[in-house]
Amino acid sequence: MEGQEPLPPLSLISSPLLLPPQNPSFLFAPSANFPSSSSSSTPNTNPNPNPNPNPLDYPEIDWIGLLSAQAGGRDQTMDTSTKPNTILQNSAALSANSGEENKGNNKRRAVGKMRKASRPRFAFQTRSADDILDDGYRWRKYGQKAVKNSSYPRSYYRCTHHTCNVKKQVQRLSKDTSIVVTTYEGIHNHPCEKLMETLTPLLRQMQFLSRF
DNA sequence: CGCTTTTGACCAGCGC
DNA sequence: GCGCTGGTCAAAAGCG
Repeated sequence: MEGQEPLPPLSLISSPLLLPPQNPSFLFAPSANFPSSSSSSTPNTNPNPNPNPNPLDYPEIDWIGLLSAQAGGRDQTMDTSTKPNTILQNSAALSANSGEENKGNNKRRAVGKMRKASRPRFAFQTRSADDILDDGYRWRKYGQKAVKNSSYPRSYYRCTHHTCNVKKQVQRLSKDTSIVVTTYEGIHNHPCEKLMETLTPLLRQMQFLSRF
């Protein structure tokens, strides 16, 4: 049936709320390019041919799922490559504007099993030559799938922390291969190792100085 | 040797 | 019920 329920529109949320809680490394995100694991050796010199990409141009991405405003619109999409802290489009608008190409694709997924997960999801568009973005956490790849309407596969990762069940999906857009969409699902229940490594000596120093 | 990646198989949800 | 699709599993291979 075509009757995809229009989801309540996302309200504009101030940028701090867009940052996943307990994920301080995301503080790095709203700049030109997300720090990449190997970007130091391969600097990203990509121009910006499409400064404001339209999600409708990328039917292979599960925008509906990402943007579903279930439980007060906790799922957000952020374009870290161009307009940090900017919500690209809400799902209601997507369902109204869906073209022939992605109609059949999204309608199934809109009510599919992916929706049953009520965990918060955050999607980031990143203009990067590298698929894997160094967000400070350790991830183990557990799957890769070819995605319809996309010439690039989607990779599935899980946080390696034994008590943490956070997942992320990484996919490169077929229409703009310089853009990588990273979708985080869930919230880390442990501190970011890399961040703690960086902050611990700093905190010690601050504690020491605060005694005077 | 332990951890990660790869990749085919399997499963569940959906439309027809 | 069947086929399509996305998500996950798990064995094997790869790597440091």
